[in-house]
Amino acid sequence: MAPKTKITKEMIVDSAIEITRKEGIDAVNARRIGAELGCSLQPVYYQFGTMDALREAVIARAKEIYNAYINESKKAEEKRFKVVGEQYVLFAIREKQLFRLLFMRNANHRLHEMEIIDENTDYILSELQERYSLTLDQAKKIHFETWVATHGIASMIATDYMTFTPDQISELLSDFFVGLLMKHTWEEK
Amino acid sequence: MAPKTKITKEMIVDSAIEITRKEGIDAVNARRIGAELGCSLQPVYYQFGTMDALREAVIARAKEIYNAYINESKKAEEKRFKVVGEQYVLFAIREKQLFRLLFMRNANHRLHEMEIIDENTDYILSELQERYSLTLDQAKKIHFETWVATHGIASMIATDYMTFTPDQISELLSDFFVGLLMKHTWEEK
DNA sequence: TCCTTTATATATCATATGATATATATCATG
DNA sequence: CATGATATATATCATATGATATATAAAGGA
Repeated sequence: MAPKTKITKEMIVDSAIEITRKEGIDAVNARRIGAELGCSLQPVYYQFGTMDALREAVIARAKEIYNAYINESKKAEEKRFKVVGEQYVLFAIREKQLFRLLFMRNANHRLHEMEIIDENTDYILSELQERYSLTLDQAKKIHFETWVATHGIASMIATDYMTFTPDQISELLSDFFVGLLMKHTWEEK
Repeated sequence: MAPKTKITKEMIVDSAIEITRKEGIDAVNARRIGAELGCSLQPVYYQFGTMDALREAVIARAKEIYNAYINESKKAEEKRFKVVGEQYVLFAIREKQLFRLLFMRNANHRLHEMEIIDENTDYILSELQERYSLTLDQAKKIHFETWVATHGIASMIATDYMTFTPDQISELLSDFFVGLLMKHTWEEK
């Protein structure tokens, strides 16, 4: 029989995620992981075959971490939409490099991560419709546009392009949402 | 005397900008530029000393290209604010990689590029104040928040995270602005 | 025409990193 | 406890790229 595995895939991904958190995914390489785990570069190639495979695993792990943020919103019985936005921005604040990895690189793995938001979308859209007496189209438009603006905040934060206090963020999200709500409910009257 | 220069700094930066446009600034290296210009790597090191110096020059050139977009807005006698937003997004559409270079990397050279917007800011703020009867604080807030949302559109486009038709962009910008205008003029009444 | 200067080419070095080949040590099972 | 399987270490290769040293050739002035 074979010696038992000392360095698991999980340990390698853990290490790669830590490196990514500190310096971005481009700083991840087999020798560096070896250095962090106190082993050679072999376990990485043994477990993943190629660095690209490891990077995919890092992206998958980053998505899990992201999903944990978004799933927090499901605990909210009301104003879930607001909570999703707050969690999206919180992820950008706390996990700048992971945010950049998932949402500021080329689009490949893009629409998939939004699955979670999409799971939530039905709930959110009906909550918006009910709470503010909106048509589905109105709710969809407000939802989408608020999300674009929220992405603006989050991506500014993730690149240190701008910093915001929690109060500023809260105010921004609120201003975007309320503004768009007013804009899109105005024309009927 | 010396032979006359065949490969100027300008030619090198031109070439580096073209490479950046196609593949991003990380794809720029001395040998590659040599290949594009039909020379060796020497002229690059001779003219710039280090690759970092060349990259700085590329960033400076990218800023010039960006400024040309923003300066277009100065031709507008009215609704200059809208035109700035449109030009910002247009820059992201036409110059994805340059947009990412200037606005989606770590913050170092950030606030500087905004100089041009800042030059414009006084004009824009007073136009907003006059046209919509706003206080300076209202105008500033609407200006800032619209800009954050506009950055959201632009950065989504620059990463192919999402695509928009010109009409959609125009509608988004308008919705953001009008919404924020309504939001921030509501409370007085 | 020769000489000096210098722009460019060629060759080379150093380092980083993906990847593989080979050696070695470990471990359960017969 | 000997054996086969394999997880890891070590060594090595290939390539990319920043950088430098040396050679070469062009250009104009003496």
